[in-house]
Amino acid sequence: MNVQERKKQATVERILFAALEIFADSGFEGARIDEIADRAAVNKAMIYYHIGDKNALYTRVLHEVFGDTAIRMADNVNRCAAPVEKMRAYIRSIGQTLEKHPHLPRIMMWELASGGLHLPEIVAQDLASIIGLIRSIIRQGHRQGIFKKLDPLVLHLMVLGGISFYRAGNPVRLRYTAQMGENAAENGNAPLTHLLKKVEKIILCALKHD
Amino acid sequence: MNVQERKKQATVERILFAALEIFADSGFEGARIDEIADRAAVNKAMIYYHIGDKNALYTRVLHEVFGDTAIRMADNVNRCAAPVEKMRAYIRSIGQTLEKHPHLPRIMMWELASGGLHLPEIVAQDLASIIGLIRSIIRQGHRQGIFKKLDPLVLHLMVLGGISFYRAGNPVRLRYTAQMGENAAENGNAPLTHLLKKVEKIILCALKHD
Amino acid sequence: MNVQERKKQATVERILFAALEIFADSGFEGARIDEIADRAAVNKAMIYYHIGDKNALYTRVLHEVFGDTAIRMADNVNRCAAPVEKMRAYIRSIGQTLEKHPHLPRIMMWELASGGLHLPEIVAQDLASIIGLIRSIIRQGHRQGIFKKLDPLVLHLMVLGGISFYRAGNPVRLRYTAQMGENAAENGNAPLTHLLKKVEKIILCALKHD
Amino acid sequence: MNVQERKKQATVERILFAALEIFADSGFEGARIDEIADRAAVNKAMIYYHIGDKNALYTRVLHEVFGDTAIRMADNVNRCAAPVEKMRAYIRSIGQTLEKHPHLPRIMMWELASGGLHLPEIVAQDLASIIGLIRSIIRQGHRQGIFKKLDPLVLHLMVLGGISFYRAGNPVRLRYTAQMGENAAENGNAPLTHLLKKVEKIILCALKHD
DNA sequence: CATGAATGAGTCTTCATTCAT
DNA sequence: AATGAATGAAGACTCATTCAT
Repeated sequence: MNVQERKKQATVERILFAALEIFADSGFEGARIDEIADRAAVNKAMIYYHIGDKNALYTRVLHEVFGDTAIRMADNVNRCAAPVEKMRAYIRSIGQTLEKHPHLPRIMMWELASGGLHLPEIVAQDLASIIGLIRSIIRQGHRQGIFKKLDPLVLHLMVLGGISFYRAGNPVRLRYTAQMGENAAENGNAPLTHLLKKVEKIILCALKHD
Repeated sequence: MNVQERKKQATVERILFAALEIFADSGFEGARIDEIADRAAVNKAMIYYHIGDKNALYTRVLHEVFGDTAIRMADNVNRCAAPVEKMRAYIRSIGQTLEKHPHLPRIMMWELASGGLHLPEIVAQDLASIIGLIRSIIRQGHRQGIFKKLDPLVLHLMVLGGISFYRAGNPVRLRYTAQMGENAAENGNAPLTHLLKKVEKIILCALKHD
Repeated sequence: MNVQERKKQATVERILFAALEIFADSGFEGARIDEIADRAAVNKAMIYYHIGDKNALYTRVLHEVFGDTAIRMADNVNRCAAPVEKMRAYIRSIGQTLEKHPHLPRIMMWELASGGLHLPEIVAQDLASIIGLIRSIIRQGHRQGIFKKLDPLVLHLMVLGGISFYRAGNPVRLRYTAQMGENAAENGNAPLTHLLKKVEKIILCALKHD
Repeated sequence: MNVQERKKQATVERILFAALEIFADSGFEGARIDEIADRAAVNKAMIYYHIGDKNALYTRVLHEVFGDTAIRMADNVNRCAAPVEKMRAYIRSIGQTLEKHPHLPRIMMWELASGGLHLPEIVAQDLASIIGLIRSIIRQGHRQGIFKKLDPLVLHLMVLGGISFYRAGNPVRLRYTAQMGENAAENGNAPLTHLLKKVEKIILCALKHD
């Protein structure tokens, strides 16, 4: 019995991972159920049996990624007390998330590009909770007289959008190294931590009172 | 003959505009040739006759949108002398571009999401020249002791990514107003200039020496 | 063992009854093995284990339903002496059968519609014996100078077909009450006995000499 | 232009005829779009292009048959004055219809068997108008003191059901000639007119006052 | 006996693309 | 240049049937 259970779980996990990759690569419309099944080494019908149709699969995949992210970010942020530390924790959490879910930026871009056409409500809640987090950080810092009062949504989207564009743009930059100037390629290959430090610096410079 | 020529040009323009709208809304895979033809009030076969297949159409649309952006930005920036002013001009140029090409952010996001699969070389050059622009602004400001030395690519992508995420995310935020908190909707409806001022403030705070 | 035997029999009966209902509702092609298993509260594989594939199940169901009909009709008819009484007994037997097997008319219609594709030979014999019965009634009545000489097959099929169409058509009439005229619905709800009396009257009027 | 028009019409007609045959043979669920396309010697997609999905095709086919029937029956009946003649015209109209649309009885049986699951409203109206016809005949005959007052719906369904069962049952009877007795086969092969005369006789005997 | 997972061959439907006129 | 018909290759989803436990 436990054997069956484990086998089932393995199957489901293989499906979800394959789906994640392919949704990230091709978006919802571009993804092919057949390809997902192939990559998961699973009969196509098993996807329908275990999970449901393409929409259900998409929902499940997104929630798996964004739900986990929202929880971990809240954890990391709340472990700190001072607003500056919280802000750092927030940005590093994004880094940690990208480390664990390297497909996340592109998934998010597909979704945003489509205007959230396929965005399931649970995932919208996940995203909302993340924005709530940064809003509370800024508010706290402001009350303590440490932070200027900047729009948290804009700040958040600059961080997230910047990082996403940076990472998602990597293949493009690599392909067009020549046109982009040496720096571009050099930066593109730099490890994630460098990028995050730069972003952190920019954000904290912008936030802190002189 | 001239009448025919003009008629043909009008047809092509209608096709391109319809395609732009639909590619922006639905992406490459999601777009339907039939729908484009319908919206352009043109027979489907005419698209193939005048322009070519779906890929050719998409590439053409991309080039049409990104083409004149680089030139206008360089113009606007070079009209100013001081680095701070140049930086402001740069950000406002982005705003101006979005005003003129409201479909640009989503087109860009589809493209980035797909890894720049359809990005034509000319467009890549356009984008590269924009980065060169901001790099030179920062360098100048740094030499004058006004700016810190921040990575121009990161800065650029935070601006562009932030604005794109903000605008592209509008429909999503509107749909999920409840979960996102009142502020989200309120901001979402704000005109572009408000957003740009916020971004400008953040960027200049980050750049300027204390 | 005896417990097991009884359990098995109960399982088979549940399967057969569920199958009967669903085949009657949906026909052979429309029926879903999954649904039958669900309704029988039985694992799908059990159907294959106990009975066989979809065809076997269908044939078995058909035989189950049509099997005892012929015997009972002969019994009822032979209990009467006079041809008119026999005829009445015959029509009432049909009513009795429908009372006991309310799914019979639709099963028969599916079968006839498909050209008797799945009709097992035993069932064909059952049906043939019924026709033999009515033939002998008419012959007897004719010899006694009571009945006209009408084609027994036609008469039989008018009775059976009429009743089947009437009953099978009930849901349709109910749905389209408006178009059918008030009478349709009113009649549609009438109990079986009313219908049988009407048929009986029509048939005897047609048969009896003036 | 007229060539194209004619070609299109031919295509549509081939599709509709093939569909009629296959729906009659196999019912809605059993019919295969592929087979219909094959038999119509038409690309599958043309069915969707010209007509629509399976439901639309079914609706179109049924309406083509039943609509035509309803109109012709009304015509034939109204051409007569006396109720008895009208009744005869009505029954012969059924014959005429079966001659022209030999697939009708089985189509109707599939539909009735399914409880009108796929019955489109237009077709329901067609059927209702036929029942209205016979109702008015009987009412007229009754007012003139010629007919007994019998339930028109029952009468109609006995006629239609009888004929349908008779014809639909033909293949079954042919297959099981031995069990059915010689008469069955003999009758089964008899031309339609014989059957209709028998039905007519039965119905008029039942209706007319002594 | 019983169960849930697995399979493969369909089945409907769509869509980019081409052809004939 | 323009149109409407035609095509073929997928695409998502289903379902009868079997397997492993």
